[in-house]
Amino acid sequence: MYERKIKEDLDCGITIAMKVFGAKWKPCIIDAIARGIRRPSELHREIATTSLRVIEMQLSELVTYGVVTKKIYTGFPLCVEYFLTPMGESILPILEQLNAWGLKNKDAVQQVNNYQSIEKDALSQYSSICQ
Amino acid sequence: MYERKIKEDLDCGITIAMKVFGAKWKPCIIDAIARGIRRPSELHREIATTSLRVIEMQLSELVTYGVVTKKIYTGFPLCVEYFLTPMGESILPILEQLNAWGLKNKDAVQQVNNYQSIEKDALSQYSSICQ
DNA sequence: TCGGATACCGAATAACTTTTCGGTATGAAC
DNA sequence: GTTCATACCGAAAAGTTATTCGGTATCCGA
Repeated sequence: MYERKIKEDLDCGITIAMKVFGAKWKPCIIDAIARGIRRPSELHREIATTSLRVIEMQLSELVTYGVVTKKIYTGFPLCVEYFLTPMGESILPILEQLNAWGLKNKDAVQQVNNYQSIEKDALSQYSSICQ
Repeated sequence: MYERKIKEDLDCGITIAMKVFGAKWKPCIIDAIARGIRRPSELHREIATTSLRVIEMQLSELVTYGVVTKKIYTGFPLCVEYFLTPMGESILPILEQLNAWGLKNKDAVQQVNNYQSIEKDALSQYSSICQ
């Protein structure tokens, strides 16, 4: 297993939250499971922009943190389902709030991204000089 | 300037939010500014676990996104102050919610971290097998 | 027996972020 | 003129995370 070189501050709530659901695809996966998409292959079809491997890795991390539970059906077809735990459910309103904030500020952020590729000095408007 | 190889989905609110304030020290910095700590050197004293360079870089990013404004005093001593914009203020309740979630689930997460360094199979309790 | 759908995993690589290091500049005070 | 505290920046190194690649295994049905 990979061993961190830089210590994390696991007393800071934000650090803990980011560790549990702050990775690139975890919010998508949590949201999809909440919408009833439960199997890895289904999740992969839903989130086609990343690989199945990535989804599986994130799922297994979410399981270890207790955000989702895994249900294995031994019959045919080979089938596994993931469900949100209460802890997982409690993340949903936070994701919704993050999403709402992002959409509200979407224009400003996209504009900055454009400025950056055109001319950096256009940003100087953001600072003021006082005597 | 660094140019991304992997495209970002700037239509997803969560991605946007994470881009703006999802970096390692940005929540600390935003929170500190909200508490009235405004100058880079003060912020560095407050957040002593990282370097001044890091704080300056994050601050300049926050300025470009419009989260904080920069006020330059040309007199002596050389002095600069950062303030939250309304957009910056609107991040505070989200940070508070993230922090609260993390603290509420702190024990569970810390326990997982301990399990991981002792025995990985202790985690198998999280999945169930069904017929 | 082989192919197809499912699920999973190790390891290497690529991409990205954070940190460190060494430098510039200002104005006051000694 | 040297030193000090402030603020800032470029570039390399170190660290972390995401992605790709190639493999295993199961069970069914053709």
